[in-house]
Amino acid sequence: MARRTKAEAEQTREQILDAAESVFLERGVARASLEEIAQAAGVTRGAVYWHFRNKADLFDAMYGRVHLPMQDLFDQVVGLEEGNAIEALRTFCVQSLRCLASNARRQRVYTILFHRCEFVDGLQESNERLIAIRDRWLARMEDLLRREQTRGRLPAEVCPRLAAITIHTAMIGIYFDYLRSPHAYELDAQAFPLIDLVFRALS
Amino acid sequence: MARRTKAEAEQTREQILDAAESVFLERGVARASLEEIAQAAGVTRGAVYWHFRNKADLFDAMYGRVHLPMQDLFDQVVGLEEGNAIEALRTFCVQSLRCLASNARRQRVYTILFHRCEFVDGLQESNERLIAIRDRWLARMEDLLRREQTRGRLPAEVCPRLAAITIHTAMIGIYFDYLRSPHAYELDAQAFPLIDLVFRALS
DNA sequence: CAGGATACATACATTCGCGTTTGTTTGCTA
DNA sequence: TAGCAAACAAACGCGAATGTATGTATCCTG
Repeated sequence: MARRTKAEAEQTREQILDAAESVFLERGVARASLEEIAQAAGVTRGAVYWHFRNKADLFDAMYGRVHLPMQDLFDQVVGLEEGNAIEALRTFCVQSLRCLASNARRQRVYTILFHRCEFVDGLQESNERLIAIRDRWLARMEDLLRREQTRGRLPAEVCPRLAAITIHTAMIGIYFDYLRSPHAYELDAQAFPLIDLVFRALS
Repeated sequence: MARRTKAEAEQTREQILDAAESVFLERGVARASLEEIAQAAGVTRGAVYWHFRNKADLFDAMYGRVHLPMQDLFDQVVGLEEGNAIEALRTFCVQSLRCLASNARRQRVYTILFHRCEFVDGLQESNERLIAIRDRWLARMEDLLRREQTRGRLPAEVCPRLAAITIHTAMIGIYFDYLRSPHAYELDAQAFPLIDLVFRALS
């Protein structure tokens, strides 16, 4: 059995990505073998190497499946001109946490990113891409905050760049801590009060 | 050459730990081989297996070298009764970041903890210990904040537990983000304004 | 000062995983 | 409706890492 139709091939590709998520999660990226992933997907390593060059390529594709939509949403929120942008940013942060709490795939993928992978050797480039994304986030948030400051929506004594770093690191910290022990949180309920407390610093 | 004196043996143990730090840092814990570590320490794997049961045991010893002193300091700061405890906590946070910025060993070890290890299989127990430490931190900080709230040093509308989580995750986030790209920070200089901004939420 | 225990070095066996190559079937296209 | 190429499966060869077992020289204690 080989040479499936294009649609079937795309389906096995998705199956492999699903399997990679689950195997990376329980075994860690480094200790996960492509053989395990193939078995979990119901195929052989041949199929994996057909769809992906190696483990790093598979990793990138897996993380891209959830990160690209999120980044689009962020760009959309930050880009809008009218209205209270800080409020929009705050809402985005709350929604981001709520989405994390309710979306199992996002939980798995970000748990892998924060707690199940070592960014060395093969994943070095992935890491540099993540850093580049972070820099764009920071720059856009800083612009937003500086703009709002001129409109009197951010206290004059607050440095826009430091505020952007604070919000960014606060989100990172919550993601990290929540994904390390999700049972310690009720994130869906605590998302709003948590972000509310963080944003108290900006008022 | 074998059977060194007790002091010499202790010295090779430290050499192995130093080597583990450096190899874990550049290769990641999972991909680091005990052979590499042994070579970096100028010994053979025999010496490593003599002093440590396996890689996980070595990892625990390495991380204990820097984490235990820090935990003592935290207990000391939180334990004191007289004076403004919130101010003491804020100072502790600033000092913690400054220490991270200036102490190369702390940088290496925490970079490994945050970005170079996967907490699965052998390191599962280490992870559970880290979670237990986190829970103690949180509980003690919550007690401190609740106590200070009765003294009017924390606004009544701020939930002590949420405030504790916020401070904790803020510190985690800064550690994480700084250690991912230290060149993007000037942490020694920014430590105070960063923490100052975070604590604005509590005033 | 003799003997066991210490502090390693060396050697061995085994397992695992990766990348590549080759084989095979079948969808697709000209 | 040939025939090429897609979509895998199966097999190969290789290195690398682990845990253990054994060897050995020296410290240290009674």
